[in-house]
Amino acid sequence: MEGETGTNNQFSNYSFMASSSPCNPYNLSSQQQEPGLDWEGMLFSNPYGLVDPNAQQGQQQQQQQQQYVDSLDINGGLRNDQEGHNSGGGKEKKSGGRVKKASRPRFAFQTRTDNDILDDGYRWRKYGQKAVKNSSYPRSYYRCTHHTCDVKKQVQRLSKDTSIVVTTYEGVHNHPCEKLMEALTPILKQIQFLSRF
DNA sequence: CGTGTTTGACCGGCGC
DNA sequence: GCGCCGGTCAAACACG
Repeated sequence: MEGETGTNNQFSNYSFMASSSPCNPYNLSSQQQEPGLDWEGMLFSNPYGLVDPNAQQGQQQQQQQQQYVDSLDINGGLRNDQEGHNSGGGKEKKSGGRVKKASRPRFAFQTRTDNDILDDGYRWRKYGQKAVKNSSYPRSYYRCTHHTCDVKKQVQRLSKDTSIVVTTYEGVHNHPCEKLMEALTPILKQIQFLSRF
């Protein structure tokens, strides 16, 4: 919580980057996002432009976004401990042996939007909501509903600028985007058909 | 009835 | 050791 001014500075930086990134699937500088799919974003193997810290190829903006996630608290909340935070409460799941995960890629971005829920093509199930300190808005916790997928995301509206929603993704989907596949299937079939000649 | 949300309780990490 | 706080669980609930 110390150094709030620093936080503010970086936040404003980030805001600029997020809204100007050409590859950010959520490049939503204005209210209306495409209700349907974001093709440009989803056609990447990494639908969110998640930044692998080890990857060199990432664009500058993405790297900076990742830095932001690593180094900042979002309203005093999001910490990036080196274990990637496996902790978190929850009853006896510890004994069940929830394996410590290596640090997972995290990616946060801001969108200027009225609705908190972004249609990113994946299905999410909300599993928690908490009021966080220094913020008048609660933080919502979502998990990908796909059985084998353990991707999570946090959504929180900024108290300083209520038109901005901060979304933090943790992990990478290990399955194709359902909506994308749904949309692509007829096209792929046609391609297969045509390629026989 | 299946799926997703709400919400209070619980847990672990961290600072003091 | 204690209290605060963020993250998660899971029962109850809502909705199609």
